[in-house]
Amino acid sequence: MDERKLRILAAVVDEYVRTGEPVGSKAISKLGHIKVSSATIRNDMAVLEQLGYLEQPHTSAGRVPTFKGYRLYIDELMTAPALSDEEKNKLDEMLGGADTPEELLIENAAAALTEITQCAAVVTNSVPRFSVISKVEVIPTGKRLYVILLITSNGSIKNKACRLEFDLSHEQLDFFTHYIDENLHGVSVEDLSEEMFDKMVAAVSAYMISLSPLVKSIYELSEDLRHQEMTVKGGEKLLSCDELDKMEVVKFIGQKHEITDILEDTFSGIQVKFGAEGNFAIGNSSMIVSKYRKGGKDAGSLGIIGPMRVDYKKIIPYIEYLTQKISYLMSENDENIIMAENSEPKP
Amino acid sequence: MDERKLRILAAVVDEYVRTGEPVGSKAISKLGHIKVSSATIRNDMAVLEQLGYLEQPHTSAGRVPTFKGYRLYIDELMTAPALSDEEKNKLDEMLGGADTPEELLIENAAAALTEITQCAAVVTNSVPRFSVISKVEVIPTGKRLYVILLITSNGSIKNKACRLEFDLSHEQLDFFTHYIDENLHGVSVEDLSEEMFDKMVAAVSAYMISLSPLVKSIYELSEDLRHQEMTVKGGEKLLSCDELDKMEVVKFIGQKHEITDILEDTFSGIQVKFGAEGNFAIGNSSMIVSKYRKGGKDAGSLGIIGPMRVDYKKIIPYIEYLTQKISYLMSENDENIIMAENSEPKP
DNA sequence: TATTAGCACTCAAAGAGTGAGAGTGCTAAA
DNA sequence: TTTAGCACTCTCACTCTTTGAGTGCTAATA
Repeated sequence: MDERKLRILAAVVDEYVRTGEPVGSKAISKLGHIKVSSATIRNDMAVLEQLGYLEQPHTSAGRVPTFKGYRLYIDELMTAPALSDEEKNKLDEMLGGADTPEELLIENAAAALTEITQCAAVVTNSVPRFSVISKVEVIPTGKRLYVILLITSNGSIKNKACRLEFDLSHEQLDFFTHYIDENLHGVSVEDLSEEMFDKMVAAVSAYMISLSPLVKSIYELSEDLRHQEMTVKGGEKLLSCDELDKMEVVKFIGQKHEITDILEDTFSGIQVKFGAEGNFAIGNSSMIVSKYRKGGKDAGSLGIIGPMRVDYKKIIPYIEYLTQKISYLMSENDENIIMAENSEPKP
Repeated sequence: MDERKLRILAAVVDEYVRTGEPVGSKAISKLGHIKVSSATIRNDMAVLEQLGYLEQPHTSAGRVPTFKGYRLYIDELMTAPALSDEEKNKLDEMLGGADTPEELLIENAAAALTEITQCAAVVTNSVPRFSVISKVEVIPTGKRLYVILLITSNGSIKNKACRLEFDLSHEQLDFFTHYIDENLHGVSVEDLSEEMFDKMVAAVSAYMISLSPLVKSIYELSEDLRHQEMTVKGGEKLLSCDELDKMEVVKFIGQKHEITDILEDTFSGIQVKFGAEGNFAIGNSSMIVSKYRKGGKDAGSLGIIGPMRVDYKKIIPYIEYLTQKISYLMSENDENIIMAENSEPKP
């Protein structure tokens, strides 16, 4: 596999990404930066096709990269230009500063990606999993009606209403809050288990049977935090891509997505997976994701889904920058929160 | 306009809804329940076309109802069968019981409608507007970090994090919570105004300047409640309707929708509006909505958007039943909450 | 007078044939 | 090893034709 062939492959990908039309040998030679005749290019392209990097929609059409071709291009051939300061500033602005709650940070990043790339953004909600419970409050709000508030160290707040059989006295509520705090404060969300809650239900019921629905509600809230899911934002952008099957797209964005292996992968750089490889159910698409980290640990993933014919050169630097920036911001936030935990303002 | 013509119109609508193809005179006569020859039907259909109830896609095709035709059909000709007990039970189950929070009730109704009708559901979020503020809490959760919790009488809970310049002492927090409670408890969400908050900011700042961001956050939360919007759920269902323009649909479901005149209309039964009449921007579509009430007052709307060729006979009873049930459930909830407000469990 | 049968007419959709154009693969020469 | 040349293939856009459904009109009928 000589260097010229690689350059031809790169040129085919670039041209195809630019125009969306199958590219022929003549088109490549006209580009000027490969100084051999179209016939030579033709021969090389035939070889590239045999090797599985290119394919022809039909005999007399130009060539289109296969996903193997894209893969080689992305891993070896492409040189992505660095973002300009202007672009970085724009991203910083869209993302929000260090005091942005983490969930919002991710949401903003997704919004930025959909706007810039005109593709769908994918994000995982796995951050809360790596946080600890910093507060559980039970607030009476009506007859036999209580709101449970669960706050974690990463700043996410969940609430849920809970109706009891009887009203609680001040003392009962105090007992309960105290008990819960003792058992849950500082516990990592990841470590929460059903058994743990079962024990708590038992303990609490011994004191007063009608408290157990509260524990159950807290459990349900905590499940929200533990629940891992990949969410797709701006999926409608994919509908204007005519290389994607509309039905597949609609089905895909309507589904709930369990975190796939892709996003669980230990490798931490940019990852590109193709629908064609069987990773997910949109035939002609590719998913470009990268992980962000928090306090030295993987915390979640972020990226886009678009057509396979997507401007990798342009998009990858954006995703890289965003995940780096998010990692940085989250680790900063983290410090604040750790400090805060050592000095609770209210005893 | 004799009775036979009306029956023919009804038959055309029914057939067109069933098959999706323009319906010809022969097809009608074959149905059997209009006992004249196709030639007679042909003549009548020509009259119906002149009157604007039917139209021909092209000369040698059958006829299709115009929106004027649909209107007449819906208002005068259609006889919608009542729901079976089985169907009612299914809806009840999907909706949830009397202790379901109102927002969830609406969400469930929307989900039920999309599932049953395979159309997009539309709902308004206007319920919270008609509720009063029942509780505002400020909860310290970290260094200079506070969570504000806003609870309304209809059971909706909003929270927001707020970072201050300094930490608050116990007394300061008490002062603030007390002050806010005095000023906001029992105030109708509709009556909240920016001026009100401006005054509160002024008063609070006099005590301690750094409290004002808290007031501001509460204001932002209250805006969430007051903000009226029509939301579309399951919009992707419309993409599989080939009579709708995909671009229009995508645009429509991507937009934020201010509450339209349709939903503000004083009339309280089922309402059907057509995109073709200029009410909203999906050409060949119709919106079927009905209002639900709470404690005797209109509280919001609920319905579907689908192709004009939609099974009105089937869908309208569903929407009617849901809005009635929701009105009933909300009024029941309301009683509980009013009772609860007169006897706060925690002093 | 209202209804019906019959027939010519219209039009869209589907199919068949055609030419242009783009691109290829192969061969032979440089 | 590269290139020029050429025959070949296949799609796309276009046109022409056929088919069939459905109409409108007219004249006969109840």
